[in-house]
Amino acid sequence: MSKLENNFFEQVYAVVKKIPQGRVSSYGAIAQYLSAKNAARMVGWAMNASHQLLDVPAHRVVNRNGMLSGKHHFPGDNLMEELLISEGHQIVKDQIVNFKKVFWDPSTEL
DNA sequence: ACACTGACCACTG
DNA sequence: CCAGTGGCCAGTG
Repeated sequence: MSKLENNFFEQVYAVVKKIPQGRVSSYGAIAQYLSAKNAARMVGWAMNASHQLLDVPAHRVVNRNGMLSGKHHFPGDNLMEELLISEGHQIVKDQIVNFKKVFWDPSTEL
């Protein structure tokens, strides 16, 4: 991976870093904000790669249902859930409670 | 150089 | 309403 700033990955990281604490966003929302609607998968892939970078709060990014689809990719059993809970969220069945209320859409809020 | 995959989403039938 | 399918980009075998 290069250091190109126009890189899709870099764009994703930039947005994810801007997610306010206590809020969460979705892969699709980020992809849409980056004018790459159908590239939500890539956002997930970017997360996978960024997962090594401590700067990127990947736990604040979930799928469009507010489900912790990526929890299996975090170290430990339910680190992702723990992190979210520690930020004030409620998790039930790997899903964020009141997801719509804590949802943060870069297209709208940024 | 080719084919397949992936932490997804939206559109059909 | 549920199930199936295509589509996007980049990385890996």
